[in-house]
Amino acid sequence: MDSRDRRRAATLAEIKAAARRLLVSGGSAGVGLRAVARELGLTPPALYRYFPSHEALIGALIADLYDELTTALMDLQCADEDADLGARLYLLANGLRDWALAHPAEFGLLFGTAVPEPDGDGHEETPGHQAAMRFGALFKELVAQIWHQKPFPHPADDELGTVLVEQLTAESEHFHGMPPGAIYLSLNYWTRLYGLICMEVFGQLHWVLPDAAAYFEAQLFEIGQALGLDCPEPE
Amino acid sequence: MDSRDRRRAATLAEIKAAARRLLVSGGSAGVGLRAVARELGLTPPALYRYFPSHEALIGALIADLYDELTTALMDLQCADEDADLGARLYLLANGLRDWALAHPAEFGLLFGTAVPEPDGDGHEETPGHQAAMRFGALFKELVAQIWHQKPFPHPADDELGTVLVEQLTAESEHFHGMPPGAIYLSLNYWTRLYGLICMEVFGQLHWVLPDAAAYFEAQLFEIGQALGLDCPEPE
DNA sequence: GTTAACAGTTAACGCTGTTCACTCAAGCTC
DNA sequence: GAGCTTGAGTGAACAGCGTTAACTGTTAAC
Repeated sequence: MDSRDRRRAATLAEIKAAARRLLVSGGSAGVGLRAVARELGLTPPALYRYFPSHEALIGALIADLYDELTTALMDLQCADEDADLGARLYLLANGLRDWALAHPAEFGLLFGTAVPEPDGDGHEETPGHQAAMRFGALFKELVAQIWHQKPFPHPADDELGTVLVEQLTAESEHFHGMPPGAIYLSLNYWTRLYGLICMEVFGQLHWVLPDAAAYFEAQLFEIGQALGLDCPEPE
Repeated sequence: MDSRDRRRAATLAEIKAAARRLLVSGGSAGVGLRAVARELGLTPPALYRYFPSHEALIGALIADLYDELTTALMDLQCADEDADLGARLYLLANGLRDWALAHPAEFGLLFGTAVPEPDGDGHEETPGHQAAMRFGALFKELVAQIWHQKPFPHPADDELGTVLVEQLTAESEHFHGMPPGAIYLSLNYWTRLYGLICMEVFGQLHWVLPDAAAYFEAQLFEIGQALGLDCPEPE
């Protein structure tokens, strides 16, 4: 009952490796159930011993990719153990962009398609969703650390409007008790970073900026300032 | 040769209407060639009299949707003929968000998928691409008008770095001769607006903000300020 | 009135995800 | 060790997909 399980785990890893290979070479459309089976010299129905459907296979691949990205970013920001928190956020943001540019197909699979609405009742608890949460926590944790080490100036409640303050306050526990204005700036950081990288990777930017590296750098400086950080000046 | 052409144009419109219907009801995956044919009571090969491939049909649908969005936004900002330019930009931004939220499937088809790289030599001249250009021109024109009416303070060249200034200057003609710093702020406006709407529509935001309307309003105020506008204060 | 062009159909090909019935080898129990 | 069970893998099949080829009517033009 042991060597049996090991063999199963091995082929399961092989399946996901083949799927990954097909994703890189042919985009998300290229990773079909039959194509994966062909890659392994198996017949298509054999894969149903490991995944209940094609969608489940893709879901497992997504979860794996999220985890890979998360650990890659953790390694990156923990490499300079004595780096200050601002530098770590800078590493995180740049690391995310580098990963996205180096693995556009994988990034597209993770962030390019629409996330299904949270079905209200039972929290959509797919492995991919959980992995995405772990990924998102990276940023929340780091921003909260930055805040608690040196609180940055943030908009007052009456500048944000009562509705927004109420919504942000509801998220306060997820941000380690930060005030609404500080959560607003953190959300701003994430929103702009995410938007920038998506636009660059998905090519929505290179009809005006063929190489968006300098623009990204300038924007990173700008959004870091809002969090009280002085990131490296652009060139 | 006249009633013939009219009949052809009519069925062509019917095809695109059916495709649109399927897009709304079943997402971009639902608008298949056979499904469109079924919707019209035709056999699948009949559609090849009107489009050389399924991809071409989707392309035509995309172009139509771009044009619909463009004219809708033009109508919106021209309804108040005497509104000042800042208010028109505000209408444009809010109109885009409203359209995206009201037509998520259409928005996903237009902006959700990756844009193919510009192939360098011959400018990718699909109808969809041209329509996207007309859409993008809406913003460029309006921002340029705002700039020429009342130039807003913008970062100096040495604040942006030589590389970025060079790239922005190359785009100067498309922005009616605006200086690099002003183009930078315009790009910033578009980038943030686009990122915000994409995140909201694609559900990447509603795990932290179930209703992003207030956040959007606050951000719109912020990015408008950078262009020297005083948009309506949040609530 | 003949001819040519065109809309549309039927049949088929190769592809996809998926299911069912089956085989064969490995592991456990008596 | 014999018998049984479990599970990995196969082959055949189904429905649906985009696409092509050959064919049938209808309709406009000379």
